[in-house]
Amino acid sequence: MPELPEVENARRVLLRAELPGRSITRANVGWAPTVKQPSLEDFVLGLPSKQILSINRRGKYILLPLDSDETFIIHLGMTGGVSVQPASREVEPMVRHTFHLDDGRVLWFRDPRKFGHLWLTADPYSALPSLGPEPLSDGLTVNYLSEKFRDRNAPVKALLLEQSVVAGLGNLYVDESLFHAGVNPTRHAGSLTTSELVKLKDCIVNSLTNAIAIYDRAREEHWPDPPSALHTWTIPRKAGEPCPRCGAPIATMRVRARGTFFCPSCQPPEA
DNA sequence: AGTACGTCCTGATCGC
DNA sequence: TGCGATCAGGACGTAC
Repeated sequence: MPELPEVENARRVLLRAELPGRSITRANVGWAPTVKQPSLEDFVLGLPSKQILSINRRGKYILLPLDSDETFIIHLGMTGGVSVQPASREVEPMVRHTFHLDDGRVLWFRDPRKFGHLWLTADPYSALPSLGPEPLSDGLTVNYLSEKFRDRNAPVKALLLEQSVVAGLGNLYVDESLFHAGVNPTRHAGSLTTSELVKLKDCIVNSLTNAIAIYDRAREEHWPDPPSALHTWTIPRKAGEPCPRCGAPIATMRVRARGTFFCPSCQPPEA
C-alpha cells in the first residue's frame, strides 16, 4: 500500500540511483491498461531519447520532468514498486514494465496487481486529478481542515482518504493519524472540535514524518527487504492486540469498505 | 453536491 | 493436507 511515505521512499531510491541525467532508450509495457495517457503507441514511442531532469513527488504520484518539457508520471497503485537494475539481471515475474536507460541499467516497475498507472504528458497538472495540499511541504493548517470538514457528515476517515482533501494519505496513515489523535474513524467530519483538528493535523504530519525517517534509516542501514521491522505505524493492524497506549484490545471494522483498526477506549465513538 | 458502493487485479491467507 | 473462497485497498465510475 504505497502511500505518501512509501512513494517518497521510492523517489529517494531513484534519486540515490542517480536516475536524473539519464535518458530512457526503450520502454517495454507489459500490461497496456497501465498507460493512461497518451495512447500506448505514443507512450512507447514518446519516451525514448528524452532525458530525465529530476524526480519529484506530488501526493502519491512520482513525477519525472523530461528535457522535452513533458513529464513522465508514475503511480504505484496498491502494489507497485520501482527499482533500478543491471540490464544483465533476469527480469523478475511481477515486473510488468521495464525502461532501459542510456547507461545500460533498467528501471523496473514491479506491479503484481496491475493497479499502477503511467502517463507521459506536457501538462501534468491537468492530467492528474485535483489534489489537496501536501501535508509536509505545503503546511497543513487547522483552518484548512476545518473548512473542508465543515457541514460534512461523511466519516472523518473517508474524507482523509480523499486525495482532494489531503494529498498522499491512504488507509494505513489515516488509521495511524486518527489513533494518535484519539479520534474515532466513524466520527462525522463536521463534528470534530477545533482542539481535535489541531491534534489531528499534528498527528498526520508526525505519522508521515516518522515513517519517512524510518525508510531513510532502513535505506542507510540496509535493513532486509521486506522486513517486519519496517513497521512505520504503531497501531496494531490485528484485532485483539493490545493498544500501545492503554492496553485495551484493538478493534476492527469496515469504513468505506476499508479495513479499519482503532482503539475503542482511546478513540471513543462520540466526542 | 454529498455520499456510498462496485470494479479492477492477483498473491497471500483463511477455513472447511 | 489441499483446495476453493476470501481478503487486501487506490482511484475511478456509477448510482441514488
